Amino acid sequence: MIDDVCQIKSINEKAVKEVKSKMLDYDILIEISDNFKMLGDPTRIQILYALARRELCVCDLTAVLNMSQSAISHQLRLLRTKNMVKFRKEGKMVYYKLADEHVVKFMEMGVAHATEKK
Amino acid sequence: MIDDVCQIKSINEKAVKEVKSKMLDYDILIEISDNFKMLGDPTRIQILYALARRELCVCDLTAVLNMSQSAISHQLRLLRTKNMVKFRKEGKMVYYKLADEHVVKFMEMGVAHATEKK
DNA sequence: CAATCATATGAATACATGTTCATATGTAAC
DNA sequence: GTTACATATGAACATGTATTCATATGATTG
Repeated sequence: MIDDVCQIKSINEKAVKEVKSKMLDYDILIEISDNFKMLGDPTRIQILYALARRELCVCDLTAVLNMSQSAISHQLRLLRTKNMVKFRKEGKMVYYKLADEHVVKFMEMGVAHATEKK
Repeated sequence: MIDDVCQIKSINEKAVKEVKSKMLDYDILIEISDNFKMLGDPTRIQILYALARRELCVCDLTAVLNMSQSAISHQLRLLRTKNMVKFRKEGKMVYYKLADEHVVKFMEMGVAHATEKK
């Protein structure tokens, strides 16, 4: 049964049924879009891109991005909650690096696609 | 020269200089994050996921997603401006499909990563 | 233990974004 | 040409989000 959304009468019911039956589960859907959303901000891309080169502490990142410590820390927190970065403490300092190869792959793909398009 | 951002004194200048010199150009940076941002919404993911299966018209999409025609059309417009979908008109109807293999690849990767994580 | 430094975080603010509502455009049917 | 239908779009609204500011936490140094 197709819900009555607006007054459209010419729906291809067969195609819709087929496609609809294979749509993503809600949890997976949210997981996917949340992951992409995390990559959908220039500041976070820069952080991840920098960390893809080497492990860096928060203060290094502020210097690389030329942004406030607070802004960087807030973004790092988001990246942490989405398991995109790992960190270790060393005295006062906290060193961050990419969580795993997936993040690297996503970054590479994004960069490749964006640069190639030129 | 590293800009004086907050009062941090223990910056690893060498590392910062090295990483900073290899950061992304502004245009590329924005291109990358804009592309990911386009994928960072559940509605758009669903639209792209549906179109990955087969070409569909707007009315079919409203039925598949069970959302208003207006909401779908607005999202399709965004996807069009970012060259993620193509369309063709046939009478009153407008049929959409994915623009190219890149979009498919991104989707596959997102799905794979999200499902595997379980 | 007082001062300093590196980092984290809550609150406030400004801006971006997704959906709805109303309406416009364009095509087909009568 | 009038009516109905498929799609597009501007404006309004509500919600999200990125940064700043102020401040807290936690570790080191003198």
